[in-house]
Amino acid sequence: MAEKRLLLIDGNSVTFKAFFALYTALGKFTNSEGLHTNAIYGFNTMLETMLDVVKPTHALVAFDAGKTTFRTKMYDNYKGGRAKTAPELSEQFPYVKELLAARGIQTYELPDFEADDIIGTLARQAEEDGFTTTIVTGDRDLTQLADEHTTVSISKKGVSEIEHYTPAYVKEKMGVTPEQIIDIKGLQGDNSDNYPGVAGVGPKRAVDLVGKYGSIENIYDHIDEITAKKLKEHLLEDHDQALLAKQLATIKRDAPVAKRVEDLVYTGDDTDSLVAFYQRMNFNQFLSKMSIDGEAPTATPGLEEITYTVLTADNLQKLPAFESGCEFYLEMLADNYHLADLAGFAIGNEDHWWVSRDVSLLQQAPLKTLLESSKVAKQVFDAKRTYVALQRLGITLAGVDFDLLLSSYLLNTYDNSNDLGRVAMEHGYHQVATDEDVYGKGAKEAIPDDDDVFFKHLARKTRAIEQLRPQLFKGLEENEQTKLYREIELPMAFVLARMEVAGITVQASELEAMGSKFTEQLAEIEQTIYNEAGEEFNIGSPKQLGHILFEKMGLPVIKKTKTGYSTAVGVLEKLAAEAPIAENILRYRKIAKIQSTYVEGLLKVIHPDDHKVHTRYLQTLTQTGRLSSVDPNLQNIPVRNEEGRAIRKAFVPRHPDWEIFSSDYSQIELRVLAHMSHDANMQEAFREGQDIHAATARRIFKMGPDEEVTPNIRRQAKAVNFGIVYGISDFGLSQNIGISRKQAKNFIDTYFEEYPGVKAYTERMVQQAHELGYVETIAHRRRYLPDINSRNFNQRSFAERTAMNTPIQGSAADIIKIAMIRMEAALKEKKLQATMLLQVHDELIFEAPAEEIETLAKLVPSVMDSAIDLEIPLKVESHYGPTWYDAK
DNA sequence: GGTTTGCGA
DNA sequence: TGCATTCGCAAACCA
Repeated sequence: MAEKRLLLIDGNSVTFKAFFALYTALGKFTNSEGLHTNAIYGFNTMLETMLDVVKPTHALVAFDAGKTTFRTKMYDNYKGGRAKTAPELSEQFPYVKELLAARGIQTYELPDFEADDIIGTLARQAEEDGFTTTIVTGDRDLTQLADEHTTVSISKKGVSEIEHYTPAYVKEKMGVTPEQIIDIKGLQGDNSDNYPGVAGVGPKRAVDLVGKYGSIENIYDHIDEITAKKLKEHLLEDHDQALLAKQLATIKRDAPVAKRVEDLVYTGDDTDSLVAFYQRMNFNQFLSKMSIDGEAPTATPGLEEITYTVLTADNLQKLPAFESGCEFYLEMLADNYHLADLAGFAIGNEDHWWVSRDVSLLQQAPLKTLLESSKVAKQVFDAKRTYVALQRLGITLAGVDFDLLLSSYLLNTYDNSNDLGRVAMEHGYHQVATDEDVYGKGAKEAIPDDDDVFFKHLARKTRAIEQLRPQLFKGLEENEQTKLYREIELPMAFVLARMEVAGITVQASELEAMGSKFTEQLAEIEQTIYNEAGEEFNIGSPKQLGHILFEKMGLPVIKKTKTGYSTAVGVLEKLAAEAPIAENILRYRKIAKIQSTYVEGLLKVIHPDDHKVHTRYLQTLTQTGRLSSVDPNLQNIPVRNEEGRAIRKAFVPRHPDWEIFSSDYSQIELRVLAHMSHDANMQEAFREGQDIHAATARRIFKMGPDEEVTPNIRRQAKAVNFGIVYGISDFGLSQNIGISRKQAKNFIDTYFEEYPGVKAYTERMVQQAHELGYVETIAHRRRYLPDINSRNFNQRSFAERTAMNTPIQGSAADIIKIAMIRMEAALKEKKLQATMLLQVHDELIFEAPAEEIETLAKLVPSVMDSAIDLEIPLKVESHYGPTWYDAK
């Protein structure tokens, strides 16, 4: 007869463990319905492992039936004083049971008994019936059930780590046999189940006593042999308690369980239900695992069929006119759409899809006409990416109405994956695979050679765009974000696209000259450092540097990192006073940074044909609504120190006699704060055109009208202003400006007294985040803050700071976006040659013929400061010169 | 791939 | 008690 293997799982205990093991990731584990899924996910991870290891023929998951059991009848306070189960956890239990049903595993609960007792009873039956049994739980107490044919597997801190208790292992680990565990608990009691044992007996003494006498009963039979006076007293005193505790700890082996082991046959996964369940939970990992394990013909299981027509030069003319609009998707593997190979495309609507690998078809009628027509509404995924890529084919995309990526991001900034399949899933749509599933990842990533696989994927993507459009538009409407989408973000995509395509000219020769100078300097400093250290080492390695400074040279350790000594700027500056090597390392670092990141980094990305760099602005990435810039990042070109700033000399206009023109908002975030908070005092300072940091200094330092605001005082006030915007703590502020924590607290308190509207604003935002779960900018950009109710202090505090900061930073982002859209229109309307090239958060950079500078100097600030009507004026400053360096 | 460092608003 | 100012990108090192 084949071996019979039984898997018994303590459902409550394992779900609990899984929940807390993945607690820090709670925010990441929510499905599109808002359900938390971390415990379900963790449970399934454990289950996969156990199914793999045990290969059960029979299985059951036992749950607790309710709070009251025969144990609470024996002892009122059993499991008393436990904190209420978090709602994020309780909501998951029904789904764990649903999961188990789909996996072909029975569940069972029994009124008045705990899951333990069900397991104990069935394990005994199984023993009699000749099963090999594996029990899975997070609770060590169950190790009392370990015997020759029964192993107890305890999931440790994570759910993936599992410890297997055989009787021998119990003995080794706990010092007693499995049967004696109840005696240990009788003596020791159980804090978490809230019952006492014998006073003064902890784990060590309990093991000693049980080891010597075998059981509680035998201890009392030989009580006179116990010489330790106090111990004997306690034992006698708590005799009843010890017996009760032992009883409580004893798992029932004869509970009235209505199941027979033979009936617990493990039937295996019900593929359809399991696929549907995984889809609903957004468990993509498990889904793709199924497709590998199973024999499903498509890459992802559960996909509906789709048909398509391959477009060729011959049937091109038969394409419909798509008067009511169409979906369009252009495929590229690489991120960088300025350079990526165009792999193919799909177009169509209403379940008629045309596909091809040959993108040159797009350059012919009727496709080109269609794409360029503003009359034909196009629905896409990532309008900017599509626009730039088409531009490379000489096609200027127009008429985009729906952008799945962009609208998804506006609805929830977390739903911003560049993978269409992933985004679709976030919205509960599962009829399209992810790119990773179809194209693979890492070195194996490739467009499939198999036409059918590739074309079906393209068609499904295009269909997903069509299917999701009504739902996302409805969402935008409900969130009052239609205007944000139509008037800001969608037009912004095309403005950015044109800026990216325009690019900015960078003079390689200038960078190369700087580079050779830096190389020389670095070699020189390097030698000095080696001399000071007495040996050669890698200065760029924090590990080696730490060894030299703090071990070899014995300098004082100021700060530590997770992995060793910190050698950050602040630390080295403190060391500089006593060790000249620190000064040299600082200088080395500064130059090495400029050299590697900016000189060499920029040289790598200058386009050989047009001598320009073409960044990509990520429009759907940040949580606040700001843009970010990559490949290269043009939003962090040095400016604060002179050596770094020199990099900007390489950024020049595309024609020799043109200029670089730049305008930036002055104090935009504080102005937004003054507006949103309606704070009278802060508004007054801005209306009167005061220096806001000086004005703040006067207030928080209670200075008289004639007292002079020194640079140092102003610097401190400036730090407080920034701190307020970022939601600072007294500790943070004290660190930042080198004052005591008490002083810092004083500053903040005074600040809030002087600007009471600001105080009320911060409280209002935190309050709103608690009530609604999100905060908003002026243009209704929304950021959800799931951690705002976290019991974890850090997470909650972070969410609270974010609640204050996001509306400010995000509204500033709204404003400059509006300005950019109007700016492009104004340049066109005035028929200027000037071109908008860059955005650096509060600054716009243009190139223009010298003769247009005068016009720009009026036009740009006027467009920027009128972008929005605030309770206080916006202020814009402009500069220009032959290079970006000179536009200051 | 994670950590440390440093550049910007 | 803890922890300790927001949003980003890129390079080098190291496992």
